[in-house]
Amino acid sequence: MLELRHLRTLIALRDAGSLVEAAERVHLTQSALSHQIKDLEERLDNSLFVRKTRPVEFTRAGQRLLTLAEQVLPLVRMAERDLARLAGNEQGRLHMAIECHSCFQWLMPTVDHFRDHWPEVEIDIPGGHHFDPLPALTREQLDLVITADPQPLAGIHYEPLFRYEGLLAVARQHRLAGKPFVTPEALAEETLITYPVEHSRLDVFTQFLDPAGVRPKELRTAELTIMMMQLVASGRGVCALPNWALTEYLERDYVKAVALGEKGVWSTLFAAIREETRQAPWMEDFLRTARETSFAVLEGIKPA
Amino acid sequence: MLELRHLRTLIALRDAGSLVEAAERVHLTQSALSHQIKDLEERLDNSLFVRKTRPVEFTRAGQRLLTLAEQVLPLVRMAERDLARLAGNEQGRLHMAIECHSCFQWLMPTVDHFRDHWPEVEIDIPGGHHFDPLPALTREQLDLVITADPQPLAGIHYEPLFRYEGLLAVARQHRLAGKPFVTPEALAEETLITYPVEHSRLDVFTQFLDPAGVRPKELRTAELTIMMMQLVASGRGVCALPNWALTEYLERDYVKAVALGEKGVWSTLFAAIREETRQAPWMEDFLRTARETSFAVLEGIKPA
DNA sequence: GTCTTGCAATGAGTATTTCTCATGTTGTCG
DNA sequence: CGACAACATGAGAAATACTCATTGCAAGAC
Repeated sequence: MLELRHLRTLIALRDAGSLVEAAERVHLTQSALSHQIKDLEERLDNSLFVRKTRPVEFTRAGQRLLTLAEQVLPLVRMAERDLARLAGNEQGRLHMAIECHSCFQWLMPTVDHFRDHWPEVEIDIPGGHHFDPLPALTREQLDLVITADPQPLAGIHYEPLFRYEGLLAVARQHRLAGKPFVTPEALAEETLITYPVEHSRLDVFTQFLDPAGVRPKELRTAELTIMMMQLVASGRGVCALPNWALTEYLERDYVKAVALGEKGVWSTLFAAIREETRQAPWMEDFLRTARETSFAVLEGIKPA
Repeated sequence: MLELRHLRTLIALRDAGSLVEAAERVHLTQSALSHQIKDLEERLDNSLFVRKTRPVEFTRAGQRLLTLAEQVLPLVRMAERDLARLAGNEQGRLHMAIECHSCFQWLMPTVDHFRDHWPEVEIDIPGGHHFDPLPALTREQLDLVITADPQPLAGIHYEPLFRYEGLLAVARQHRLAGKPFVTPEALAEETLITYPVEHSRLDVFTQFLDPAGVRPKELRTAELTIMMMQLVASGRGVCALPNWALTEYLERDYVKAVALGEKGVWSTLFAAIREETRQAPWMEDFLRTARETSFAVLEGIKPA
């Protein structure tokens, strides 16, 4: 018998494009999904998708179920929210810290959406932490931390949000523009523009320059992405940013982007939360919304 | 996590009015439903219905879930039909026989509804069987038999449809009209009108007169309910019919109805089908539709 | 070609869930 | 008060859903 579980799986599969990643999203193994879908296919006497393609391609039957899922799951979520409200479970706090500076871009729509649905949950993004946010999570001073650097901590769960690539933004006429990638050494000749935060929190140092023992010729900081872009475009330096933070500037041909190293510098962004808050309906909702809006932002960019 | 199973249970519970009967409808035990709902209530931190009332009364949370179920389940059923069609599973045959003569009244709307949704299934109600229909079911000459008298037969499944009461219809000015019930002996003075079928297929004989060793003064037959009603109304005799076959005449005050004996004569109507056809999507759909339309016909009558 | 890599399938075993059975409790009606 | 009907509950059985470990398979690299 068809169950909501199956619909959730199919949606995850469509969004993810592969069983492996879909499994991650629904917190199961690839094997579990393989079995689950196989069972379903046998019961329905219909294959649901073609596995050989990337991303997977759905058959007519698969598409029909996806349509159903799109109709049904939002209704179910609405009902669950209403029930949580009825149960008086809506009180909650959501104080968050963001290690990745440019995350505000997709975080804001998420927070807006969230505020509409969970008016009773108190949302706060306290500015300018100078302390390490992860311990503050354990101490219950914070409830959610967006980080690319998960450290194993008792009682803390890291929920992967999405993968992204760090890119080097350079002026259009820059000598590196058009190259397939840059070497760390090439950056020794450049002025590097960063957010005004510790270097240990910047991938370009931890994953790219430091391992090669290279320092840029010069360093300067800027508070906002748009300011960085102006400096870069006018040839006053280069800067490393996540791919999704750059798209709008690349589309307008304002700057050019080059990969960092042959394989690129990839990171996964995580939401760190306390185990206890993981089950809370509003937290689940927040994480799902975060993932969804981040995909919307990433649209057109190969996510991983 | 909420699943369709829960929604199906709640709908069954609302339609049935009690856990015991709801359990029957979803083919589970009362215990299973009790556990299932209890788990759900705990997870949602909400009670869903008040058990002490008859029929059960739903709380706000329960009502919210019922609303969800009403939105979602029809969509799911439509999708399942589409999938069955895609799988090419739609071929099927549905030849039926009806032991209970007056069942045509609710069977016809069911068949109409069904024909719309399963155009590929061949429906037939062959007339005038003189043979015993249940063996014909085993022999695959028939696919469904409506009967009030289930006999244990290998490979045959009896699906309960609903309970009904056999009533005695008498003229308005008849000496028995207005009595709370009649005794078998009282019928010894009457002309009894029946359908022209064997007495062994008439509840009024098998359950009422035969056990008391009583025979009516006179017997006559009529093919159609409306003809019986005319004879009864003009005082030419009395006749025993299911409560739901009488309602329209009772409402128009055409005849009066009296219970047969102190406790009344109650029967359950079953759909007899072969085990193998039980899982077929069109069969499941047919049975559900049959139950639903029979409830519509019974509306306003206490079903059991 | 073959090596490597990444995804999916499979089989066996385990864990969890979801039932049933047997029994206890509660409320209702005569 | 006793009988009955409906629901609850605990324990164990059955079904199911999952994980782990491994294999198969295809595409790209060398």
